[in-house]
Amino acid sequence: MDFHIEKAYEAKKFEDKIYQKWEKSDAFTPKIDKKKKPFSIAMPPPNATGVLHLGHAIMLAIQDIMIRHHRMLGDSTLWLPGTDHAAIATQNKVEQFLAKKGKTKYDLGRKKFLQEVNKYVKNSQNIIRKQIRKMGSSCDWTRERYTLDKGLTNAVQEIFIKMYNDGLIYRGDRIVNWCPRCESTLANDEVEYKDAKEKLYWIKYGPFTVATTRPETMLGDTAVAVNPNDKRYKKIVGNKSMIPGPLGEFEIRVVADKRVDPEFGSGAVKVTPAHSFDDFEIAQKNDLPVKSVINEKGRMKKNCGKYAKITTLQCRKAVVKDLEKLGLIEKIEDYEHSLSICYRCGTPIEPLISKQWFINVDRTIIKDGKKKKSLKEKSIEVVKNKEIQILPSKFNKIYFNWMENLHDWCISRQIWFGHRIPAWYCKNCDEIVIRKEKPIKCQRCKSTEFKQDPDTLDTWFSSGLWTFSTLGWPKKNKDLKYFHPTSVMETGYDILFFWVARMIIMTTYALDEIPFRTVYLHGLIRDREGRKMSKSRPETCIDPLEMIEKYGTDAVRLSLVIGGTPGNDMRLYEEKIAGYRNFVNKIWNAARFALININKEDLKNNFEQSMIKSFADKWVLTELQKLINEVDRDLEKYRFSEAGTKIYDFFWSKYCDWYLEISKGEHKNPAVLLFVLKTSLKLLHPFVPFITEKLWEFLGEDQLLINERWPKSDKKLIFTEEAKTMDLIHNIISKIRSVRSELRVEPAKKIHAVIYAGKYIDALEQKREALMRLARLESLEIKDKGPKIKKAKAAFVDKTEIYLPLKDLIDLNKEKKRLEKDIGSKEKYIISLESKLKNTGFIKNAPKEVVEKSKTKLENEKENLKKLKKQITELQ
RNA sequence: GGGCGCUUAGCUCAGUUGGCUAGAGCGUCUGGUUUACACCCAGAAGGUCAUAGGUUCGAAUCCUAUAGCGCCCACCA
Repeated sequence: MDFHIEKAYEAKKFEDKIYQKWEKSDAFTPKIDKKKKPFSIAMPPPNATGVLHLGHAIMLAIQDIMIRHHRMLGDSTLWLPGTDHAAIATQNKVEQFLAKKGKTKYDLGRKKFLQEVNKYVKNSQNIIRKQIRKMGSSCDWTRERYTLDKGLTNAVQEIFIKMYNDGLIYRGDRIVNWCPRCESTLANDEVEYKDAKEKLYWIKYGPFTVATTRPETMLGDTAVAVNPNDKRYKKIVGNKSMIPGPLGEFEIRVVADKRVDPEFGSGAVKVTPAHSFDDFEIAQKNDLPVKSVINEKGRMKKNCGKYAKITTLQCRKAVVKDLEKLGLIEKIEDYEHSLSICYRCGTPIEPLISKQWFINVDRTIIKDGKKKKSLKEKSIEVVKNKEIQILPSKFNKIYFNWMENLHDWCISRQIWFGHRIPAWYCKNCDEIVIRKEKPIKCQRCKSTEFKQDPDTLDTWFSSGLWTFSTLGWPKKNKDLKYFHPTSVMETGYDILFFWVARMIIMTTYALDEIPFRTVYLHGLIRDREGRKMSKSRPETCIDPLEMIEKYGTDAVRLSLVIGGTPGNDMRLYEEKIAGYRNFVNKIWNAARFALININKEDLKNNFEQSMIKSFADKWVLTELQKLINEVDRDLEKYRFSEAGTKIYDFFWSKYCDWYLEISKGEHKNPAVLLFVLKTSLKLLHPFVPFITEKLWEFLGEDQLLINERWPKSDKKLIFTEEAKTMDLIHNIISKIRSVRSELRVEPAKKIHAVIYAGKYIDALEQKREALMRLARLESLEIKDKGPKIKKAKAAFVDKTEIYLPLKDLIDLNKEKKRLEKDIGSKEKYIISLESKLKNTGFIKNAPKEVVEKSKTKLENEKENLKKLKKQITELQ
């Protein structure tokens, strides 16, 4: 055909234009159609900060594969995109910007500060939208949502009120993880740990010696705890005792708690209820007074006398100094332990008592049949009874373990950016009113003055509603009814608890429905050495956008999908991406070849059974049907890497290396060439959407590939016998090539060959041209059988014998060694096969096909061994 | 401390229900201007499937133990 396409595929030239075409065509926007099956994914919303990284790239690649596949299957397919306001992360970013200008959020005030944040968010949302498009993501932009938009905010308030009314949300004084830098609470799982070298101070503590890493908390001590079985202290448990301290004597009580290890130090622990989780629990159990000495900024409170207002660290030094003066320090040791830090800013956590909002996960309230269940129980149940399937399944246990140990969830955050808590306090009588808008009149005191709770909600509270709030809830609209529960939740295993678990909790409660049927967890992308990519080592970081620029999106997508298995981390490096760029280029060139070899009429013709001609045609069609079957199975079971590898292998090693090569000779068949190419493009499309769409256009199609139907494996296109014959021909060609190479025959030199083909004589005759061309033969004799040919190199493929009269070229010694090696390994193999077949257990228990296969294999090998042995005698 | 996982070619990794002489890509080596593609083609070398036992007719695959590596959770005052 007459046309011009560049030799090398240049992704950059086409990708953006192709994406625009898709978007304009409405291909991304599904129609609600009751005759169709719905398939939906709620895209994990990227934070409204920063830029696209590899974590986003892998999730977009995997999800887009599922989405495109299902769209092509004819399902009504929705992929709903959006962004997350990511409260603390975003607020921190903006605070950093302000800090550069020497300002703090307090300089601006709440209202202005939030305006700044929103400006920043708008900007980065635009960047993210562009980048999601860059990845080729076929998501429905008409349904895009934002966790802080009107509808979602309404959903958040609605749920809060419902939970409050059900007694699942309460407000109380609890010990919380407090970040003094963010000046906010953190949920338990927002706390990270790092190893730190600190000091352990041994303090003379009245009748005890106690060890602590935090002497400054001594100012808030109200008890000493000992192990209940510790004989030394049994008598004094319950007593009060006066302890000398830097601010004079103070009173403590002696309590017993089994958590205390009698072996450690003197077996006594000082108890600071207001600033330690364990101590708080001990205090609650024993009804101890709680003395708070550290404030929200990480500084000592007024009640600390001369230490007031200084930071905890300053206070630690001062207290130690004073204790030393008093002779109360017994010793100071180096001590390594894990320090809890804020997951956002790395500041050490300060546990303290604070009035916060909590979700009660243990209260049994959800009616499930006759029984009442807690949020926790319900969330465990839906996974236990397989309503929700988690992949890979090893995460089931991890999920259960986490859920079972879940404590009440602190949902209030003392930051400005986020959903305001819909709680109002009467300025006059402190009455609490829970409602969306400001109340008009206090029911109790008739006051009209209210102030709203200043706090905002944990960002995961709103993302926990993501699958249904984005579909319009609390309105019961068509989208929600049709697309919920969503089909798959695909995300990284690192946010299984943060997010996935919370969606299960919130959705089963709000809708009495699961949020998704399958959870697919991908691994993290690591650098070449298997380390986490981190900004502190920029040389190991791969920027997906830079890679897209260099190698194209299709290559980047393949490199993220192939070679990875669910739940396992994957290493990524540039050469890998370059390798897949090569494959993308191969697709391009295969299409070029096809286009050169077919004419316009061929393009118009539909493929029909009558167009199938040669063995090669039947072989490639058979292989294609096998491929479709396997890919279907793999995709159904979420084995994306396997599916991708198989298509890659078919296309390169079978279609290009064999079928295209054969097509260069007299067996050219444009109909099959084109049909297989088109079907391959369809199979490839979910993986490499851009190049396949572009080539689809070149092939004269006026409809977009994205909307084509997924290929179905067709029994009429499977020719088992002919395919086997073709495999034999391939093997013969490979054998001759291999012999040539071993014997150092120059590639350009054409040689003679004789083949005794037995029953395959006709088949080989039909493929004579291909055989001669691909094996580079000058002449070829094909007979059913004949005498051994002397002075020739012999080779055997199945039951055919190949003779290459090359006597002059053969180095007799080398050839002898080769033959001996060959004979050796054959003999070993034959022995292993024989002993297997003599084994009655094997004959009895193994499936018939396995036994049969072994038998024929043995027969063939025995025969070939005989031939090899003859060869070696003839050499001498 | 509790839980989970990994160990397969020089490197990165597949290996589905236990069943062909364990595969791929990269790298290495030997050659190559063939009707698309050097981002290519042909060929080759390279493995004690971490180790030791066990179950089985048969184990990379299942079980037990050991070693090394990694992750998660809880937390030690």
